[in-house]
Amino acid sequence: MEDKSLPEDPAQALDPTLGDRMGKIVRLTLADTVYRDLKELLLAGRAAPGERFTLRGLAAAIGTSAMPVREAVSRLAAENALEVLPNRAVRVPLMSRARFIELRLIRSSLEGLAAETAALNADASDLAEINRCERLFAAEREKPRPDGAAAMHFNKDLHFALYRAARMPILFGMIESLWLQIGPVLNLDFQAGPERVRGGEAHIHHAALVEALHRRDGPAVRQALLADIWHAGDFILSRGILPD
Amino acid sequence: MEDKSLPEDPAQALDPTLGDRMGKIVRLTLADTVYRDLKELLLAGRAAPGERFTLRGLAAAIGTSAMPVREAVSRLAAENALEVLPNRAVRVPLMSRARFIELRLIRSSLEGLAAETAALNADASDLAEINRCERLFAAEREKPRPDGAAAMHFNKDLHFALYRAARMPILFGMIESLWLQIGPVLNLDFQAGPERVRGGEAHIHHAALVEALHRRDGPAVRQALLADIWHAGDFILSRGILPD
DNA sequence: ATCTGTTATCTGTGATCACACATAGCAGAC
DNA sequence: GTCTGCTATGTGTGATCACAGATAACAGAT
Repeated sequence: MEDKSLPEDPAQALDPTLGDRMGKIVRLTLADTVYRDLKELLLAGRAAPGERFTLRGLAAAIGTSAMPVREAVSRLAAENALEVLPNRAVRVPLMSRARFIELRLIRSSLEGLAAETAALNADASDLAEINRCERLFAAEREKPRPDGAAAMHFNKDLHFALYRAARMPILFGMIESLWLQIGPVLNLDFQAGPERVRGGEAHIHHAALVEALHRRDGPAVRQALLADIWHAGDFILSRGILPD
Repeated sequence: MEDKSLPEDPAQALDPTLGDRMGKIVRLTLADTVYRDLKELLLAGRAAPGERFTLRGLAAAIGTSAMPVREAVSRLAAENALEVLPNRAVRVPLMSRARFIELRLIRSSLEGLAAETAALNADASDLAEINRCERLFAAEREKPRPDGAAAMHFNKDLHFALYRAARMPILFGMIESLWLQIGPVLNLDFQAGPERVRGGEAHIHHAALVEALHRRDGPAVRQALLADIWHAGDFILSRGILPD
């Protein structure tokens, strides 16, 4: 029987220090750029659910041909971040109550796992970054006129710093994909105005999370995160703006 | 303030029964076909980790131009089912031990959720289908010369019938994406020969799972599934064929 | 014989074009 | 005024081409 071992990565350079000494050239394609831009658009909640896109329109907006846009859009569609209708039209997916509730359940499972793992694997710099985001969010809330968009941004940074600390790259990508899907409705959330930030209890869960993280108490970190996810979801559901 | 409600789906046909009486025309593009074919290739484990593909090669094999292949490949790359190297070459991702272990953790979380939910939502036809798959797998194992590939197929059908019963479409898609990633190594698993099917304890976990499912005992279903996933993972890890 | 620099071929990327389908706008009939 | 059918425009899909970078084969030097 022939060798069953899996193929190895290609051989490295002769001088191993050489690669470290000069920054690698990252050639990124136009499709990558468009992909990243659209991703940012969705994550920041600057695209409303149901909004339609045309390939030529996007291409013109970015200043390229339709080709890179096609590739970027099909990638996003594969992640459920965009939707291609049977008519072949492409739009930001609608968010029904059922879909939102399912996403919240999946997020609890995956982000809970990431949070608990982060409690084990976070190093000093991870903790510092998480602390920084937590303080920024809390500070924004304390302001006389809190900026909803800014708070939402700090909230996202806090969550992703936590998930990054778990050092599970595949899991991180999957969570990012989930946030891509809820991005368009988070938009509606902070449009609710400053009282959302002021009145919410997110800062309480954040504080509990950070505290448990420093104690390296995985289950407690997970618990605090789940409370955060669940409460934010309840707020959106209670607003009654999701169809179905 | 303007209307905050989300856009609705387009209006339906005037005669609501008409749509039901004539099977809808599904126009599927070449890109969809290529996507489905490549997916099947990976899921069935007929592609080895590290194997390289060229767009033109795939296009010639299927009898189309490179264009639909490009779209299919970029979709699969977005799901981590394929990998584009910095050289822009596309290959089946390598499976390191770390990656395998991370995937097993994520699978436990997601498939555990699906299993527990299925216990609540499964209807009679779901149960029947799951029973059928379980019997087929057990029967294959009892044979004097069990067919590893066939057993693996029944195993997959059993798992997916269970996950489908949870009625969580997004979760189902994510699990499918995970299986797409482990498909290439499952191949190596059943290549281990009939003793893998015979000696394994998969049938025990399957039986426990089905039994718990009929009792609608969600936690028990999850527990049986986790045992199945964990044990199969241990077997592959113990073979020592995964690099890193 | 081994290594290095060159050249030829191949591969992915992106632009452009042709085609089929979908949609919207408009005119005519009732 | 409302409905039906046609027409014009727009859109996604897929093929083809040009180009830059990568890979591999090869020749010359040491």
